[in-house]
Amino acid sequence: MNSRSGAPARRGRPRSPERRRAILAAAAELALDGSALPTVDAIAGRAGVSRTTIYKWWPSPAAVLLEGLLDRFHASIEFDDDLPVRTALTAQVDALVGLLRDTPAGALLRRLMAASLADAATATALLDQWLEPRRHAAIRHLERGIATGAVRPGTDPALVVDLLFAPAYHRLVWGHAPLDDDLAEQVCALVWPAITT
Amino acid sequence: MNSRSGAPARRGRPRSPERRRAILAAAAELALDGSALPTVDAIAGRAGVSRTTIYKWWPSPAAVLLEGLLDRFHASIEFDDDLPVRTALTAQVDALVGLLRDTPAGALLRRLMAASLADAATATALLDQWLEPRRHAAIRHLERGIATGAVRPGTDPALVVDLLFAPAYHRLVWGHAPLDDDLAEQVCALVWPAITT
Amino acid sequence: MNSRSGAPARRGRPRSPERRRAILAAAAELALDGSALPTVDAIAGRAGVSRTTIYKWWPSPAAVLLEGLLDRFHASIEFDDDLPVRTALTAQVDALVGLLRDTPAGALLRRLMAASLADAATATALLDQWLEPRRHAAIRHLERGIATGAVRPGTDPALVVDLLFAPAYHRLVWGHAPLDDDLAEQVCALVWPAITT
Amino acid sequence: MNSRSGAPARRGRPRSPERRRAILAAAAELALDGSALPTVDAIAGRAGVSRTTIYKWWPSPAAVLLEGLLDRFHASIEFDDDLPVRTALTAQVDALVGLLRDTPAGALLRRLMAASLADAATATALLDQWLEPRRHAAIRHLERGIATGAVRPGTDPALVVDLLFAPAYHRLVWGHAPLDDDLAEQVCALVWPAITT
DNA sequence: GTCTAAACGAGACGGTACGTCGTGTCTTCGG
DNA sequence: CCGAAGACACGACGTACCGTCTCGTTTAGAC
Repeated sequence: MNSRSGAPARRGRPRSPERRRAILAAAAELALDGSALPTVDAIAGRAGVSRTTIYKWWPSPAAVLLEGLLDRFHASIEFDDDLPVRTALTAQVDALVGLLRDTPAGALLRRLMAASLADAATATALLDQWLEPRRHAAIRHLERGIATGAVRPGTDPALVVDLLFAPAYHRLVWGHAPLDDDLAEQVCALVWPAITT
Repeated sequence: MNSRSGAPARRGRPRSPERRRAILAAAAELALDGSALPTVDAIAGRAGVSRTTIYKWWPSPAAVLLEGLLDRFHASIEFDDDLPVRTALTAQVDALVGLLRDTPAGALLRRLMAASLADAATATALLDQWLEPRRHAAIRHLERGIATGAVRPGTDPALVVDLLFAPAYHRLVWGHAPLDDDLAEQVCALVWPAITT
Repeated sequence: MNSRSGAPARRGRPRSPERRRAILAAAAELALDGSALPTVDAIAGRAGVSRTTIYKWWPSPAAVLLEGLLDRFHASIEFDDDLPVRTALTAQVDALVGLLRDTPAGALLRRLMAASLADAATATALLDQWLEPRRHAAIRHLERGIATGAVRPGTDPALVVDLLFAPAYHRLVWGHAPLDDDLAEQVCALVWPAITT
Repeated sequence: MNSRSGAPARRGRPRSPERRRAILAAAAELALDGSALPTVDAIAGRAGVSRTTIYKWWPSPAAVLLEGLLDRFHASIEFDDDLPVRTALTAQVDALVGLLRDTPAGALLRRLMAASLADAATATALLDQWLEPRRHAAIRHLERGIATGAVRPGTDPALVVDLLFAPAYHRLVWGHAPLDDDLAEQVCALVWPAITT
């Protein structure tokens, strides 16, 4: 009656933000000490919340985990358009490598990728909300490079971006080699000769 | 007088090879029309075999799937040492791309990678029996190139190999771009300038 | 305003009494046409209930059966203290014989005794909830008889009660002789001379 | 052609009596430390014999146990016909009480009665080979008593025998009271007045 | 001395039931 | 309307025995 805003006049008890945060935190903690996805039961128990509440707001533990991941690591995408293209791209790859190696994001992504490979909905969400924003930011840098002449015309930006980022994800997934400190720099060095004149 | 061979004088009823094959086939079929790993129950039902028989020989559906994968696609690794290094590597990458795109191996690997990300034993098996043989075959080619002078000294073969193969796996996993026909050729073209003088 | 009773303010969905009854009935029916204890699977199937529901409320099929038995045959214990001791005891034994011969209680008890002989928990439950109440009711009658002089002092009530009831159970278990109509009367007639003056 | 005995000219390897004994012993031992019937697997393992051998000669663990029981306790039935009837019967009941209380026979019988209550074949075997011989020996004593006038005419021997033996089995099965040393004597004392003039 | 049929050992196999865990839904009450 | 508590159906788990089977090996007696 009195809600003057454009919001659709919410009635009844409002959703508790504390519980939301508790659930996201609990899910992340459980995911980190257990190689599989946490169960809804476990998250509810750890967060001190009932199972029903989780089911009401998220379709699966993977969705909870993804929301938590994006909440904590939404940054690490945007970079200054004034930087030289190679510097900007190296910095992006390096930021990713650091994130995967030094923060919980790496482990969380592993769990989420596992869920993605078995569930289409999670796959779509993860692709749209995690990979694509980063891919397109990088592609935009390359297109800028082509426009300014710093990158050779005819270069396929999408392919180059895959070449730059894939090794980091590859090592995260397979674990056959470490995510070295200078991985970003070395990968860029291997690709650059081919895309500059 | 009897069993003269080196075989350790098998006692008891011998294992049925028909059933083994039926199980491998059933697992692969089920994996291909369902995005998640098949259950032991389902495999047993489809293969016309009892659950216990499966548990006796494999620790998990993932292990069944892996054995089936290796059985069917054990080739695709070895290449002629007389070929030029670039030709040989391009052929390897191309064989992988073709395998992932045109055969069930792609879908099977997706399921197995999902299992790997959640289960350490599967991860080890998959790494040791799938990725490492292919990685090392490629690394050997590069080392040959370094030895013959075709590849610049100081090149890190392991890193280069990751650069060559990672894009294919990356696209298989994320599905954000297709496994193009000329992917192998283009990837090699992007890396080659940096490792030749 | 609401729940004024001493009940501890029950929360959550209340237990379904229909299902409880369906389970008890299904277990009894299955026990009666099969010489062994029914399996949890079978009870669940017959009752149209899930296995987990049964496991939640009972530790074993024997416990289900016992609860059903007590539900249906809780009576048959109490008798009028004003009756002469011999009349009262004969009536008790006769009620037992009739129960074992003419109602499902006989068959159910056979199954439960089988379970008792193999499982201590069932044995305790069956002893406490079936035999002991009946034994002590009979013992009380005999003690009354001793007090009033109708039964000879020095008589061991526990032993006499065993003598009175054991033949019925003996024939139920071994099946070597029928539970005759006049078994109770004849047994009492055989014991009475020894405990009266 | 020359086998002169009635035996049907046995050919091939004869059955091993050592193994038979080892199986009987193993079954008895396992039955005594475990409240349920031993499994065929367990017996085979303990006896150092293959499962197949057991299945070849016995239909079930209960049959093994019964054969072992009869082997060890075949005596305890026959008594001197010259003894007074009451003395002879008291001795029989006392022998049973002692057997059930002081030897493994008690525990073995408990297991076998459990099996009997669930399996008709076992029930028949146990009744025919254990209970009936003992019952009839006792009945014969009573009939002798009736013939000689020591027992009152019109007495039902079968019922009296049940009265005498049932309490011992009753206490073995239910465990609600101990198998006292003087149980036999007291039971006979309670029955005797009614069957003598 | 062979020959041979049965006993025996080893182990694969199809079943059935077990008891547990996690899922997702539903029901009831309280804030 | 949010949330807690908990009942419930369902499906898969991995294990334990069951009883049957198919091999190969052993062995006492018949020839």
